[in-house]
Amino acid sequence: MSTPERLIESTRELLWERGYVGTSPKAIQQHAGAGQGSMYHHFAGKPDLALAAIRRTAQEMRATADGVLGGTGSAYERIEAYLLRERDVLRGCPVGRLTMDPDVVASDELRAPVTETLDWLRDRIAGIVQEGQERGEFAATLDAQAIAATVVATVQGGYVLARASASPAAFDTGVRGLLALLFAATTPAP
Amino acid sequence: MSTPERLIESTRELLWERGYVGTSPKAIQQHAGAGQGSMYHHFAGKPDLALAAIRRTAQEMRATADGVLGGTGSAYERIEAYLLRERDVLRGCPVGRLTMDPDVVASDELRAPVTETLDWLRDRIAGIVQEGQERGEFAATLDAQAIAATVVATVQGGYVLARASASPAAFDTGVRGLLALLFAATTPAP
DNA sequence: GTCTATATACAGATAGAC
DNA sequence: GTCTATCTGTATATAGAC
Repeated sequence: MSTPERLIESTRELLWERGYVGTSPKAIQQHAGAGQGSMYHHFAGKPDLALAAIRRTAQEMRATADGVLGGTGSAYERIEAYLLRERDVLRGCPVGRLTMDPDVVASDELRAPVTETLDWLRDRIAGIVQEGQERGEFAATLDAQAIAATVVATVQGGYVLARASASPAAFDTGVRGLLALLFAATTPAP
Repeated sequence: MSTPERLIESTRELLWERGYVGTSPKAIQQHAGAGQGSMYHHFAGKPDLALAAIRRTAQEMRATADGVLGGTGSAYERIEAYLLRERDVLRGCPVGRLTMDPDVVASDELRAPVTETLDWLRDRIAGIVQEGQERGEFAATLDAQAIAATVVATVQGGYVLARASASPAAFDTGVRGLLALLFAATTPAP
């Protein structure tokens, strides 16, 4: 891997683990096996490098989610597949965790990929819920956008619960509760 | 307010806003209007002060939640009251945000109040769901612990969505979706 | 209890040699 | 492109005077 590549990948790792505020240029250089001068040759500074890392992480999360949500099956099944997909639960969401980073939230540029990704995810899920409603699978009275927001929030909050208890179980339990509620909102096939 | 009090309160504010990693002793001193020597006279250092602050914040959150959850009304209504209670949504949860702080999670002492508070909250809500089931208000097939985890996760994740979009609307939308699903899981009064 | 002085290390770069 | 030197400021304290 080229040096800029290693720097971006290292930054992604460290941002995920320690956040923007907790990640120093020095730590990035050491993780990437690159020198000081090398890093500043390829990137203008910490914010520039972080932007590249955040954009890539956001892009990757989007692709992963799209892959699962675009699968086959009923609306319920596709949302279920998304909720049950394999996750590194205790590491948290590499995109969502950035919303708790004051310096990321304070910067329009750094926050933009986070905003866009979570907005996209919500809309993507809302589309599936709506599809399910058109097919008579979900009750037509539901607000697709609201259900989608609940789904995304449960995932993001599930990470919080899991990290608080230092165990992935809490994430799974929250997801199980949501799936039970969602299933109860499906209408039996005619 | 006494100097130790001002130091604790300042630390609470800064932990809420910038997290543990992003909060320096110097910033605390300035916010509290206390000198360097003064702070180190009353507290052993940053972790000691943070522990006092986190404990108090956790205690306060518990008291607030208990006040709302212990109100009158049906199980659904009490959970609804908790979900709709006034919140400083864009600031996030002062307890939950600590789970994204690497230094807090790495310390058993600092993490303990976070773990305990979220565990307590989950159990408290599970008790209410179960009560609702015993009264025939909620379907008996639901897993009370799972529903409680979903409720807490939706709130914690709602903060993430709100901060990502820099607007409290996403929090409200997620809560609305959850309430719709919960309501659909109630059985009509006989 | 509070203040000032001092100390070591790290944060986040810039400059210029190679 | 990469390296080393250098720089200013901050992080997180400790020591001792008042």
